[in-house]
Amino acid sequence: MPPRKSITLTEAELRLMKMLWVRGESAVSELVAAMPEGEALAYTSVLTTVRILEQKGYVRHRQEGRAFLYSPCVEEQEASRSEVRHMMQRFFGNSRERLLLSLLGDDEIDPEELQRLKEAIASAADDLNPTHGDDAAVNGAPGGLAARKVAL
Amino acid sequence: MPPRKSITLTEAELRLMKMLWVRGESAVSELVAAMPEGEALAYTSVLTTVRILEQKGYVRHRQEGRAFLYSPCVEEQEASRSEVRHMMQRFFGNSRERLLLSLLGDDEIDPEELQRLKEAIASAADDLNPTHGDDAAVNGAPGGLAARKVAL
DNA sequence: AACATAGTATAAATAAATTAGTAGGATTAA
DNA sequence: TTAATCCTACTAATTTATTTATACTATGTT
Repeated sequence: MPPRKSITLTEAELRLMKMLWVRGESAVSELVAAMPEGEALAYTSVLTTVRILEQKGYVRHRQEGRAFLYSPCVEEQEASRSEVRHMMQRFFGNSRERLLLSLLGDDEIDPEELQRLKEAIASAADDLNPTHGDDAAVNGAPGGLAARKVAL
Repeated sequence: MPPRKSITLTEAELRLMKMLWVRGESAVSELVAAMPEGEALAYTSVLTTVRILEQKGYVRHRQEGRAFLYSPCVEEQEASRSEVRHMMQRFFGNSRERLLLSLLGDDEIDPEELQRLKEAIASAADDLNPTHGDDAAVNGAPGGLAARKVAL
């Protein structure tokens, strides 16, 4: 059985999403023009990828004159969280705690940063209001994203 | 330019690595036999993947009689951390703090778990001894893994 | 109206990822 | 010694991911 279609963002897809998150609604030609120096892409390359993103539910488009304007319909924060959940499943038995401890236990972390993280956690934990939905709390796979799209 | 060879663990690769982390040194036939019910694989399929893993530096082999015995040469913890670093680069501008806040800010988290996480962080932060190497602190890409291989 | 221009749609080419079939070599069994 | 068995090596088929060329369509210009 060959590889399944990726549910998360691939490299080319993420590159485009980052541009859309920064620029907001954009025509394909604008995305092409906004490509960073040295990694220019053909118009049709961008078009193909942005259409895949639309199939995946990450962007939508509306017509303005004869051009399509694409805009993200999944926020960067939500896409990032989907990605975190995905890797939490793959590598940490779906345990936030294990992921978190791995993050803090990294050898390459220096003491000052660790201190900053502790402070950030302390203040963040207070701000977070525990209003959470009761549906589909465990998955985090494609369903997690789809369910969220409705909520947006 | 077509997709670049993946530096992180693909699905089939991770599946095998998990078995090797649990079982330790194993012959290909043993891995085939140990495959979970319903996702059996042909001998050659496992062989191909484990050879890719060897190319990537995740496993090594020695000869025992006429069979090759494969054993992991990257620990699960280290592979997981490489993966975390990779996604930290892709989605969080290489900032541990941003990843951590995203993790704690997830809507689907419930108050009790948040409390558990805070406690885990508090105790973990004390235990972590700040003895960190001074080399290659920023990368986390393929180099991060390669550099670690030497240290193991 | 003829022509250039700008945009989308379709098709295709390349490489990676996954799975497996077949061939060949060595060891064991009859 | 011949046959069966077990293992690796090579080859291949399929799908996804990435990129682009070509064709087609509509708008605007001369």
